[in-house]
Amino acid sequence: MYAKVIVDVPTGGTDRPFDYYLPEALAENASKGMRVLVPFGQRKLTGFIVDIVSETKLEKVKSVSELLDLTPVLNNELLRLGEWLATETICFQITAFQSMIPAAMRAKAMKKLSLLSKREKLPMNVQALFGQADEVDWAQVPADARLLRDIRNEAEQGHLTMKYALKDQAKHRKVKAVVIQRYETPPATEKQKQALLFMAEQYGEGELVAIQILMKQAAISRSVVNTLIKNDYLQEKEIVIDRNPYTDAEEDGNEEKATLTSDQTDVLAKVKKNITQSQATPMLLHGVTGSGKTEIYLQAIDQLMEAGKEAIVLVPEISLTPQMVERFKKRFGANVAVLHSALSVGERFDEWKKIQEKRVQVAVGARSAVFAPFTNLGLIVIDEEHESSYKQEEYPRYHAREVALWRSRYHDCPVVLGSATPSMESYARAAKGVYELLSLPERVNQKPLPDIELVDMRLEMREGNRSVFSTSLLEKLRDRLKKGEQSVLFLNRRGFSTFVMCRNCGYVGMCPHCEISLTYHQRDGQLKCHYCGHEERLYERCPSCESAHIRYFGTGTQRVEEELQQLLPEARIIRMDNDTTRKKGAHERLLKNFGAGEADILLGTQMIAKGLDFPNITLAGILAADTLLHLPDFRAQERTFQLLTQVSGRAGRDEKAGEVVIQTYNPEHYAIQLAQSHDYLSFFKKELGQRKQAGYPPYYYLTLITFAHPNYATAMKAGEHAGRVLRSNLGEDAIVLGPTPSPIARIKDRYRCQCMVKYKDEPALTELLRELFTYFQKEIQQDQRFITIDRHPNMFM
DNA sequence: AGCACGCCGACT
DNA sequence: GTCGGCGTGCTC
Repeated sequence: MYAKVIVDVPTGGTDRPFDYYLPEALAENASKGMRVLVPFGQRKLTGFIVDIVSETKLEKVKSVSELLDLTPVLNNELLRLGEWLATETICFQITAFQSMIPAAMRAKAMKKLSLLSKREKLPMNVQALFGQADEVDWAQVPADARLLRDIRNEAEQGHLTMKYALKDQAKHRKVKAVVIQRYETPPATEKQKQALLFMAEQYGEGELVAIQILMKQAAISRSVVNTLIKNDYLQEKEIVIDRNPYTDAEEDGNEEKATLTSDQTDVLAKVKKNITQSQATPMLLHGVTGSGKTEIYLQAIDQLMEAGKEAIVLVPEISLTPQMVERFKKRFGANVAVLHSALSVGERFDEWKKIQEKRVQVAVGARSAVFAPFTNLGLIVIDEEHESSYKQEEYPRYHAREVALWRSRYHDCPVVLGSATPSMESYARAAKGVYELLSLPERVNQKPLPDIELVDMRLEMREGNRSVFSTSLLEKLRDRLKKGEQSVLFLNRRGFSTFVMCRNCGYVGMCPHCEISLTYHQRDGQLKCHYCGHEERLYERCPSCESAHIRYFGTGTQRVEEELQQLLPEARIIRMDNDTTRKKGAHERLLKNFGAGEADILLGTQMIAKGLDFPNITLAGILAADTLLHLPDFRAQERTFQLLTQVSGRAGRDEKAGEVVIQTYNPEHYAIQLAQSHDYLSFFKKELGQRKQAGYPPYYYLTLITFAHPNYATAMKAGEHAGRVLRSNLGEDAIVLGPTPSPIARIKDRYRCQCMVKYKDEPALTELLRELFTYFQKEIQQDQRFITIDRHPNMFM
C-alpha cells in the first residue's frame, strides 16, 4: 500500500501529495487523515495522509517512517473541508490542514545530532559542541562552515548521526495521585486514619485519586498524605487528567430553563424544525440586545443533544468572557468543550480531545472552533455574527461563517447567525430570502431599550469644558454613584492611540521602517511601532525644530482613569484594557469583581462592548463615538453603528431602566443618529444605498491583492502585472482597481501596494488568483510573503 | 523551507 | 589549483 502525503513545507513546489510506501506493519494501522513522519530529501518531515492507494506511478518511493496518530486527526469531512479551504482562500493545503487542528498537534520534526562513538575520536571543535552531552539540538549548532564540514565527515565515518524527534508540545497534563496499598494495620495518628477511611469509603480499592482532590475533599494537608505514602498505606502514581480552565464555573449542568416569551417560542420552534428535518438552512436571528438569543441557542441545543446530535457555538474572541461560557457550563455541565485563545496550548488540546473522543456534545469557542471534529452535527450557532474577528487575518484567510455554511451543507444541519446588528452582507441575504429571517424585536424583560442622549463635544469645547467627560455624562455618573448603581464607560482606542506631536512645528514621531506613527507607551517611556516592534526613547526636544513643546496626544484608558478619579474621588473604578487583562484569568477576575459590586464604574476598550450582562448597570457612556467613523474603511459606518448599539445594550438589562450617553463630534451623522433611535432597519437601508453607489458589498464581492517589496518600483510593477492579467481575463462586470499604494504604504521596510477586484459573478477568478499566487510565490523575499491574496477582506490596510 | 548541485571570483 | 560565494531546482 502507498500513502499520499501532504508534507509540512508551505511552498508552491510542494503543494501536492507525495507518494510513500506503507510498510506492512504500518499499513494495518494507517488511515486517511493521520499525521506521519516521512523522509523528504535529506530531512524528515511531518505530513498528513490524504489518501491510501494500492499503486503508484513512480519507479521508486521512500517509506513512511512513522505514524504519529492512533486515530486520524482529520476525518473525511475535515480533509475535504481542508481542500476546499485551500482552494477558496488561495493558500497551501498544508496551511489549511494545520489551521484545523490544535496547535499542540502541529508537531514539527526536530533534528538532533547524536554521538555514536567515543567523543575522543572527534575533532576538537566537534567535541566542544557536544560538551558532556550525547546529543545536541541541531538548531543550537552554529552555522560555521568548518564545523559543518567536520560534522559531515564524522557522520560519513559513522561517528555521528542525525536523529529526528518530535517536538514535545506538552500534550497531557500529569498529576500525582494515590491509591490504597494496605489498610489492615491502622496508621498512627487520627488525621491519617481519617484520610485513609475517607479514601476507602469514597473511592475503594484500586482507584486512583489525585492528591489535590483528596486533600480538598478529606480536608487534610499534604503532609498527612506524604506520611501515608512513606509508610506504604498509599502508593503514589501519576495520572493523566484534563486541565480544567474553568474551575470557577459551576458545572452542575442543572440550570433551569428560562420561560420563553411568545416571540422566543416562535423563533425556537423554527430553529427546532430545521434541526429535526435536517435542513441545511441558514437562519439570521435578528434580536435586539437583551432579547434572549442565548436562551434560544441553549434550548435548541438541549433538544438536539437528546437526539444524539452535536452543536458548535461560535462567539467572538473578545467577548469570550466567562459569562457566555458559564451559561453553557451551567446548563450542560461537563458536556461542553471550550476552545479559545486565552487557553494554553495544552488546555486547548485537552478540550479538542474531548470533542474527538465524543466525551462532549457541545463546543463553544472562537473562530477556529468551527473546525471542531464532530461527526454528527445538528446545529452551528454564530453569535454576534457581524463581528470582524470571525475572519482570520492570516493564511488561510477564511471567514468562520463561510466554513459553517459549508459544514452545514455537509451535515444537513442548520446554521443560526445571531446578532442585534447583523452585517450588511447577512441582512441583505436574509432580505433576498437566501437566509431565513427570524426576529426578536423586544427585550425579554419587556423593558424599552435605553434612552440615548447625544452630546455634541464641539459645544462642550466651546463652553470651555476641555475634559474627556461632558457635563451631562459627569452629572449622570455622580447620580449613579449616589444611588449605588453601576456604570460602564467605553473608550475606543482604535485609530486614536497615543502618538507624539510637536506643538510648535507639528512634527509627529514616525517609525523609520513603516509608514505609521509611533505609539507612546507611558509605562516605559518608549515610543513603539505596532507593526514591526521598533522602539525608541521619548525625545525631550523635537527632532525637527528642537522645540521643547513636544507632548503626547490621544486618550489612553489609563489617562481617562486618572482624570475620572480626580473628578470623582470616591468612585471605585475598574479599568479593563490590554494592560490590565494581559495576565491569564485577569479578564474573568475583573468582571467577577465588577459583578459582585466591588466597583462603581467599569472603564474599558472593545472588550467590554458586548456580552456583558449585569443587572445593576444603569448607565453606559461612550466617550468618543466617532473615532471609528473616519477610518479609511468602507465598513466604518457599519462598525460605528454596531458598536454604539452594542454598548447601549449593556445598560438596563434588568429591572432598572437604563440610560446611555454618546459623546460625539458628529451628532448629525446617520450612523450615530440611527443608533440613537435604535433603528437598525433604517440604518441598513441607508447604508445599503451607500454601498450600492460606491460598489461595495453586498453589491460587489471584493478581493484584495497586496504586494510587498523593499523596492517600491518592484512592488508596483508586480501590481501592474497582476492588474493587467485580471483586467484581460475577467468579465465586463468586474472592476479592477490599482495598483495603488496601500493605506499603510510601508511595513518593516517593505513598500506595499494593492489591487482591488470588485466583482459579482466570476467563476474563473479563484483559478486566476491561484495562478497569480503561484507565479509571484517564487519571488519570496527575506522569508516574507511577496504576494498576499485576501478574498473578502475586512480591512484594506 | 532546506539542502545539494553547480558555476564563478579570491586566496592558503 | 581549492574554498566558498549564492543562484537554481528538487524533494515521493
